[in-house]
Amino acid sequence: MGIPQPSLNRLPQYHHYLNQLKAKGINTVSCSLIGLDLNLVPVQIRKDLQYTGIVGKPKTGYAVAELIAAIETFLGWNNVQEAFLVGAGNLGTALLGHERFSTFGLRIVAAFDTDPEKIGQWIHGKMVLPLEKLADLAKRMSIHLGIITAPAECAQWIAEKMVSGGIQAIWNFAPVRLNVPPEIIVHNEDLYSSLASLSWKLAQRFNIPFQQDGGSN
Amino acid sequence: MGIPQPSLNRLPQYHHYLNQLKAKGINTVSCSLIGLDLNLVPVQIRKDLQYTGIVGKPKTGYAVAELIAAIETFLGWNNVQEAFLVGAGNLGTALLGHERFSTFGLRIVAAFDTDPEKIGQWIHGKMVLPLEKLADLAKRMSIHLGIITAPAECAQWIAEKMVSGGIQAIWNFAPVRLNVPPEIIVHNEDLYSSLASLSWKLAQRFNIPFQQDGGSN
DNA sequence: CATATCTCGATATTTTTTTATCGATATCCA
DNA sequence: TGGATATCGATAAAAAAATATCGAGATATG
Ligand SMILES: NC(=O)c1ccc[n+]([C@@H]2O[C@H](COP(=O)([O-])OP(=O)(O)OC[C@H]3O[C@@H](n4cnc5c(N)ncnc54)[C@H](O)[C@@H]3O)[C@@H](O)[C@H]2O)c1
Ligand SMILES: NC(=O)c1ccc[n+]([C@@H]2O[C@H](COP(=O)([O-])OP(=O)(O)OC[C@H]3O[C@@H](n4cnc5c(N)ncnc54)[C@H](O)[C@@H]3O)[C@@H](O)[C@H]2O)c1
Repeated sequence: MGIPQPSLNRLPQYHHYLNQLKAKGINTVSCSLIGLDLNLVPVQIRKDLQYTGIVGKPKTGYAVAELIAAIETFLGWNNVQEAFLVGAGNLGTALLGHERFSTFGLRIVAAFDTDPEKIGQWIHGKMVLPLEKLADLAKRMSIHLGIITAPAECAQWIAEKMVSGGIQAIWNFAPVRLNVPPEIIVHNEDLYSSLASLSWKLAQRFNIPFQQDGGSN
Repeated sequence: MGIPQPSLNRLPQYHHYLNQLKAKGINTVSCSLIGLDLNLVPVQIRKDLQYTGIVGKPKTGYAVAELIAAIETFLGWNNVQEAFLVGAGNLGTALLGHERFSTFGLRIVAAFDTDPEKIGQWIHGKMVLPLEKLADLAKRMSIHLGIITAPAECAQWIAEKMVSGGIQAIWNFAPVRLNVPPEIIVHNEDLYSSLASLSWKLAQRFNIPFQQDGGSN
């Protein structure tokens, strides 16, 4: 990995922030300013941005437009990835309807499900197809990205179908660790993990654990 | 912070895995086994689990049921947190409909929106209320957790309303960093960050970058 | 035109997190 | 019963990430 995972995760934040600046007509920015607004230390931002290959000017900072372009290029958001989504339920529907993904190089082209009631429906302009067709279609359409928003129980099985269809990367919203060949990129989006942090911190606060844990943060 | 953030994030994974074991009738487990299934090294798991205060037995491992209970207690999933959700759109609807959150100590009790068409509707058994009522109701009902699934532009404004209503923790799905008093816990669920990692790795694979930058990994 | 100041980029240090090592102990099996 | 073995818990080492420091170059100001 050429870039630390945390840096990679911060890049979209910068991207969003920079777009706000651009919208305001600001066209040059320094790490100190970003840090002030985003609550990060300037050195960290500088390091993160260096991975994109952009260079700044002392005293001035970076050109906003160039920086945005550099991040987009670095993240591969310029060449759109087409994706299949499996599990046209609550969450799947939300993702299907999210236009803004296209800004980030993602276009969901079709949904798949096993529920006969769902199959054949159109959701947010995308057709729901029977799961059996996935592998074949993925191959024919050269789809490389799969999104899993089906129940945890079926996730492994779906992943295998995806792999057999030549899919290379899986964005998995089901709370299971998928067992796939090592060359397949899997990214688990575990909402329960986030929730866990949150509820722990909140519980911590209300329990008033003997000693207010330094109260540092 | 008494526990590393990454450990905190892994606990729900263990929880989910342990429940699967329990369902299979397995009632004792070792870190080696967990590690095998979850693709983690046993030492790390042992360390993570130690934060929950549970103790295992040499040679045997841990009692599954006890471990599950320990994690739940540690994460505060026993005393249910009631929450308000703001932004009854695509994503908000998905979250409102997700029954399983209750297993993790989260109960969304009401939704709020500014859209007159949404207000008054029932979504997955929860009423959509006008945003103006949020602060007042939060105070009266002692709600401590707020979920933001509204557009990024309004997120800051919504956060302020939440804070004024006495809400202590915010689960923010909008891609902006919220500016709130330091004592407020904010957890940003940035789906674009995840997507960024994924698309970077995928782009990396297809670009076959003319191996500057070491290209080591 | 000189000087003060700001910010970059590189390098060094500190902190955090992951991984390795090792003795102690519970269980299994001969 | 006694030895082999697996696994825990604690401590140590290594790796990764965050933060600090500093010289150099750009810009503004007097
Ligand atoms: N909705 C949320 O807020 C939320 C939050 C966190 C995690 N998740 C996870 O996301 C996943 C989906 O959640 P949801 O709320 O959308 O569930 P859902 O029940 O609304 O949707 C699941 C969909 O998957 C389909 N499905 C079932 N078995 C299938 C199979 N074998 N192959 C293909 N499709 C199949 C169902 O027909 C349904 O359309 C779950 O794993 C859930 O744990 C959801
Ligand atoms: N849907 C997704 O898959 C997805 C993915 C990533 C991020 N997000 C983020 O989640 C948020 C919501 O996404 P969505 O797809 O549900 O959008 P959406 O447009 O479907 O829903 C937004 C909802 O917020 C309401 N709203 C607008 N202004 C409001 C205000 N001032 N106060 C209260 N409510 C207000 C709207 O009436 C609407 O019901 C956005 O910030 C989006 O960037 C969504």
